[in-house]
Amino acid sequence: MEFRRPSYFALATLIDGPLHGYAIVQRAAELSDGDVHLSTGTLYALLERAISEGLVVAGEIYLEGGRQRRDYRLTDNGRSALQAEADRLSSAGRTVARRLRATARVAPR
Amino acid sequence: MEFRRPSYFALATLIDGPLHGYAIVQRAAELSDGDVHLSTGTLYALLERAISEGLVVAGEIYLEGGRQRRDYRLTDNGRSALQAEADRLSSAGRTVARRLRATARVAPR
DNA sequence: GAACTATAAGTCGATCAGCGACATGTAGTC
DNA sequence: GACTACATGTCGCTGATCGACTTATAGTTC
Repeated sequence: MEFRRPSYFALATLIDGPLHGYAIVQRAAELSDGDVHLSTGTLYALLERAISEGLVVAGEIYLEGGRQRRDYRLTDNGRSALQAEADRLSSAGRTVARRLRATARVAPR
Repeated sequence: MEFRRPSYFALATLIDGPLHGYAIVQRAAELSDGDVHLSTGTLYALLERAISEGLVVAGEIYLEGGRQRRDYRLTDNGRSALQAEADRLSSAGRTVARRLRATARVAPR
């Protein structure tokens, strides 16, 4: 399982519990420190994919304050996939940062 | 500047000094711990892009042991872009890993 | 010497995630 | 009545990646 940044943060918003689509968009922006601005086009396509891969399950549509909502929940598989991806990202970041540091003094340009 | 994994590792191979295309492919696999297998289609398209964005410069074609080669070198801008991306990756990995740890005991599924 | 593997360059068409624009509707504020 | 925020979703375009292909040399194995 491999994620692009928007999908990664979208799924990550579900770690603390189920959320509905609109909330995912807002929370993803927070989590990513303003880096990721999910378009709805991205969101719903991504959720479809995640559902078909068993990473996420969709709840029933319900009404909250006169508005339609549908919650999405992370599965155990989803959690593991996120864990694995978080490890890959950390490792990728660390590896390159280390190389950059190592060559900083030796070859400034 | 934002990178997908293959582009990120391809550029990262140039941190230690210029390399030619074939070497980039091999080194990227190493650096990414076998995660990234650059296809040549990806490689040369990515290099074109990086050159046009001033992240990389291409050297002249030369002969080495009867084989044509062309080296690619990372620019200062390329280095900074990599640095920034490495930071983003580390941060993205850290953020999610922390959330996963925090909820591990509280909500196991 | 024919076949095969490794080294080296590159092109091209298909796929697929993400993006922006659009459509639809409610609740609340100016 | 207009505008903003909340909430759902669809659709067509773009652009990075991928796999297959082409071309060519050097070295090894049968």
